[in-house]
Amino acid sequence: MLIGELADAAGTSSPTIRFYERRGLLPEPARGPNGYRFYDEATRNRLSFIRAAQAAGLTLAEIGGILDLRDDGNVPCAHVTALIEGKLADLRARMRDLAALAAELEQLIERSHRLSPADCTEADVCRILSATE
Amino acid sequence: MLIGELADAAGTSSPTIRFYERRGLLPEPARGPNGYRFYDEATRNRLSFIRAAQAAGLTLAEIGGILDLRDDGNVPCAHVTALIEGKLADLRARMRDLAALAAELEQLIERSHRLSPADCTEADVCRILSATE
DNA sequence: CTTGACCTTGCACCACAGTTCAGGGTTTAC
DNA sequence: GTAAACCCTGAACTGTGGTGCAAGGTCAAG
Repeated sequence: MLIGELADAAGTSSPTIRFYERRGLLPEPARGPNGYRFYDEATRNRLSFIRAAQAAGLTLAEIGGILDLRDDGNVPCAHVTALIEGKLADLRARMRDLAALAAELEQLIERSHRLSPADCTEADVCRILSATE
Repeated sequence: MLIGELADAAGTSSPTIRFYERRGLLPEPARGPNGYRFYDEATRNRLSFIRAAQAAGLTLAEIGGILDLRDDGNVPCAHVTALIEGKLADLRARMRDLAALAAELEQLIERSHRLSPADCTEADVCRILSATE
């Protein structure tokens, strides 16, 4: 199929497919006599793998690593599992950070109710944010 | 004080201060006869406000909005409170998204324990990520 | 024969918050 | 007098995942 058909089939766009090709995520496809790229089903599978992996939070670089393993004839299961476990750890850390920030923001909102605009002095930009309690 | 001294005092760097100036977050400072920037305490306060606001998750554009209000002689309290409330809502939404993704990743990890590498077929890149259950 | 829809290439651009570099001038200490 | 440490400007680069544009080639329908 042509690049546009592949894009429609995979729910992406032609420029994105060319971008993946430049990135090394997709192999150089066969070409017709007019220079048009021509794809088979294997590439469609590869594309849907990429989308699934992105949905799991993997970066294109990490996805490329998995694909390279696969292309070298290895079974990437262990690598994939390790990556996902790493992502999960990152995620939990980020959730902790966000929770801490949310708690801070709640404090700031609470403070904003206690402070009256009259407390704003010339010296400060905004007491809500910069007051040292 | 000179830009490097201000940077040290505020816990940032000289290029960052110049960058803020170009961005309009800091006013153009006085200059010595050699062209060196010269700062007073007010700029130090402004810088520490910027850092506090960044710690609250505000972008430089939002911080610039607050500073502009202040520079026009307004009291930005209400604006700041609205901004913070918006950030808190964003934060909660992001935390929900992350929690959903974490749940998905846990499922993937669980699946990776059920799947054996032998299940990897040629057709797929990796059954852990792309299996349609 | 022309119009429209597709394809090709390469390059520039988006947000975000800076950092780094190149190519100079100045000031301070020894 | 010279070396280190500071300052100046403007421009390019960082990472992430693409998107958009210009300028052209190709193919099918009417």
